[in-house]
Amino acid sequence: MPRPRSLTNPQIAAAALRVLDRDGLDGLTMRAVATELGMGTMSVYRYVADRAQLEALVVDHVLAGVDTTVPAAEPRGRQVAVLAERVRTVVGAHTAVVPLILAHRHTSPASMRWGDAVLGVLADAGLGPARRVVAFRALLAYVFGALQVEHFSPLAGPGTAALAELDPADHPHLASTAREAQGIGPDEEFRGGLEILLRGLEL
Amino acid sequence: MPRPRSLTNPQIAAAALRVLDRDGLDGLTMRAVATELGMGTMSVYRYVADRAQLEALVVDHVLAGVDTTVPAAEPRGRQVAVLAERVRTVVGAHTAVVPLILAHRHTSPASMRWGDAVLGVLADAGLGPARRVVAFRALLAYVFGALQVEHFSPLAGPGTAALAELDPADHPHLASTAREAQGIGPDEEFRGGLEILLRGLEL
DNA sequence: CTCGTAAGCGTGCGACGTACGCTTACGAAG
DNA sequence: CTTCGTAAGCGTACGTCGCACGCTTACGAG
Repeated sequence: MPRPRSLTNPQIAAAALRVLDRDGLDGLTMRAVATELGMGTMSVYRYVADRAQLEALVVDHVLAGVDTTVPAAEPRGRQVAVLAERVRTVVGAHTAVVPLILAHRHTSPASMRWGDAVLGVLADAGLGPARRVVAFRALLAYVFGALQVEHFSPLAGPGTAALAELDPADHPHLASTAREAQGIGPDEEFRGGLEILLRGLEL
Repeated sequence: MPRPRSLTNPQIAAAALRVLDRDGLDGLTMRAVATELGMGTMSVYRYVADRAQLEALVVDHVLAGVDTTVPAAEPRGRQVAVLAERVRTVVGAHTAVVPLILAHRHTSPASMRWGDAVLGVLADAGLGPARRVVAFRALLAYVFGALQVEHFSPLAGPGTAALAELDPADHPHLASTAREAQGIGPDEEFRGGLEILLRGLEL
């Protein structure tokens, strides 16, 4: 009966994501999102309760881009690996959301769908309930931890270079290993770590 | 010759940590820290360049509490596990710093000492440079990822309870596994995940 | 055409980080 | 004991943030 809504949640999330990609996390303000939407600042509050909910919307929007269908022909280990790598690919296209993801992951429906898919594979693999919980949370910790580590201190970045220049007397192993590290790409790093975890899971 | 400094870095970090423990991350403001130190707000800027540096100071102060000596009598796997568990114990006593740690970990001397110790064990275990890099970063991702996951959505918390109430038709595996999950304590969870990773490392 | 409802927004408030420049305490030099 | 250069310490002020509040306005059912 009254005036209809002009915006959907995905439209708001997409606008916020555009701001995030363009101006970074610091640039993500209610005012900037409103401008991106062509509205006044306070109009955004017709659609979200507060900034936290806006962030949650963005996180869910990004994670909704993850394909959660399980590749049936693959062995269990590969199925889990594929699901994990899809998250990384999607998030990698919007690196500024990384810090927001862990804060809001647990309220995101898309994240739950992904979790359900992963747990399904673990169940099919024959893991009992208790082992499934631990394995799933370990996977969660690794995937989102790796995203953060890669975001804040990429192997190819200046942090590693600085480590390489360290006095070997103070940090013998760190200095020498850092020199080796710059030759390893982010894909290789993520997959390598994932392989270790999956081997430990014995899938 | 001029007026001497009245504060050391550890004193500032300790004051900020007290604020953080008492009022949480939102309560950590330059004004609050200044009050805690019994000074005017702007006086704090004689000791830190900006808020980011204050945060870095806190992170390093917390991580400095981690004992990085390697227990010589233990097997390699246990040595790594002990180093990882010490981080978790120390950080667990100040849960509000968790979000700050990943952002500033790579600028912290204490963190570097810890990294050097871990890499030393990995080298002693006979891992070549490339494998060492991947193993180390995987460990980093797991340890700090697990801290964040535990902080934002603890297994015993309301998030898991909410998952357990989910419609099993939508999320069959998530719903049933969540019911199992509440019986698992944080220690068991962290160690279980760590065991998986270490088994994959074949130390 | 009327009118109830909610969309949209202008203004304003309190809190934040911090730039700037003044005042003041210290301790070495005389 | 006095002087004085230096940096400690701080008061004020600015721009920006999230957001509370209440007004205006567009819509669509009757």
